[in-house]
Amino acid sequence: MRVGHARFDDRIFDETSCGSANSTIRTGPLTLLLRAQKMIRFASKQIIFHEDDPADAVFLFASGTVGQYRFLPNGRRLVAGFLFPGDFAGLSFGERYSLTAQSIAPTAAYSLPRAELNVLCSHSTALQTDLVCLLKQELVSEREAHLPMLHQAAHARVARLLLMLARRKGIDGCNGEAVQLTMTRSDIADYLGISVETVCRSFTKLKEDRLIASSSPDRIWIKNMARLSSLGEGQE
Amino acid sequence: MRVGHARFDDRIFDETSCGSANSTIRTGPLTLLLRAQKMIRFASKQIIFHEDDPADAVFLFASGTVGQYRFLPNGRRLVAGFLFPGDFAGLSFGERYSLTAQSIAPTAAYSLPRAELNVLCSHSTALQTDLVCLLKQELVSEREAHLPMLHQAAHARVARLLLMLARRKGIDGCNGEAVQLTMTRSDIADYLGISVETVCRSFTKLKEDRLIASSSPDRIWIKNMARLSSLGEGQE
DNA sequence: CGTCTCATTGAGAACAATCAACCACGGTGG
DNA sequence: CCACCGTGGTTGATTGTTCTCAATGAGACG
Repeated sequence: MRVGHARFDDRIFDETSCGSANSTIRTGPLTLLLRAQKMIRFASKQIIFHEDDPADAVFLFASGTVGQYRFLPNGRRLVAGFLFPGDFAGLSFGERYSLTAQSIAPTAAYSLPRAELNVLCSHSTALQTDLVCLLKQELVSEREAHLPMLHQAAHARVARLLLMLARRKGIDGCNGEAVQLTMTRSDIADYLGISVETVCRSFTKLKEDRLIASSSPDRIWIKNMARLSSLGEGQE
Repeated sequence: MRVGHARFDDRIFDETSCGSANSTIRTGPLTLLLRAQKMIRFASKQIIFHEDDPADAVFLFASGTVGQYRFLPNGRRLVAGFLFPGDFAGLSFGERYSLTAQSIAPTAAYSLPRAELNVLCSHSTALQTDLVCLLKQELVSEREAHLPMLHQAAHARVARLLLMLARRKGIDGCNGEAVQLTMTRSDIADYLGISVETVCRSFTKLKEDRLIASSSPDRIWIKNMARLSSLGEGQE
């Protein structure tokens, strides 16, 4: 895969402590707890946990990219979302994982057994409060990500994904930084709910319209943030 | 509107204590706490809380139907979901509501100031655990509701909504009970992310194919649960 | 009895899926 | 070394689906 750079930095991008803003370092009790655990490394395309397996661990990712997905009875794959450094996985599941998590690029993660987390939570109000915050955040970002897409055309969905990725990396489109797409067109299609071909055509269209530029399929420069935003946010 | 029947019963339909199953009475601490609060009644089409207002109360609905929505910049309305007796609202918001809640039918709700809830939570592990459970549930059901729809055709989305409503009412399609649609075609369209016309055509198609029957637009009988399920779940 | 809102249907245009071909690249094995 | 294969990306042609615009019907309500 288009990997090899395994960027491992210590900065952790996530929402602020419990509020809203982005690309800030999270330092809640749960983050600190997880970062004290031992780290596991995954090569690309490895399964981190599998749907229907007992949900016996939670994860905090330190580097790499992870996709969470499941399958429709007809065989179509639904990608629920992508996880980046600073994101948690496993917090919201019940007895069993309801999604499969797979590394898309080489990934490092802190992991904590769920049983331990439960014990710690029952003794620490701070930890439990932090957990509530994280769940709320996850719920909000889930809503922000999926709801609007249900009402948007293909081009707009692609624009929205690019904006999300850019925001995560703190890219505003003014400086020369590129958005690195660690996932394949197929991953993107299964996330956006459109076909691979339509994803391609959308990228081509965005390039033609000079909203973005790219040297290779996985490096995208945002050339016109204003128009890309208004497309992605649903202005048009 | 198609109102006037204001069915007010005391039964509360919701997921089990913290697990998964449906149409069971919830008796968690939070539910009990809310049910001890004073009840507010809303006529149809009243705003219960408004997007961007300070989120200073949580609600447990006892009767009626509520729609939660917000608007895209282009003016399209996104209906995030419908709330029924036994459902909570307001648990997942931060400082401000991120959705507007409006009664679709005459509605009764127990309400508790958020500040009070916070105090109570900080003194009761049971309450906080229950809150975590509810948030997890909300997250799971949000995912179950919206993710697959992103990948489904219009007919399947309508089928999915009918299945969801039937499940909420404990209707399995064998006995003669009808699904009562308290929301308008427009509400449904804005929830499913399709146009009103397509919603109509889907209902017509489902009737032609004898998956459902109806005497009036708001009363639907499920005639072939097997086929409706396989359509809604994404078998085809 | 007009006027609303909501629901339904039709016709045409716009959109996205599918099927099919092709290119670029990175192995791998002869 | 190079032919071969597999994967991922892109583009074209065709088909099917959905949207939009427009008209009409059915009730509710003043």
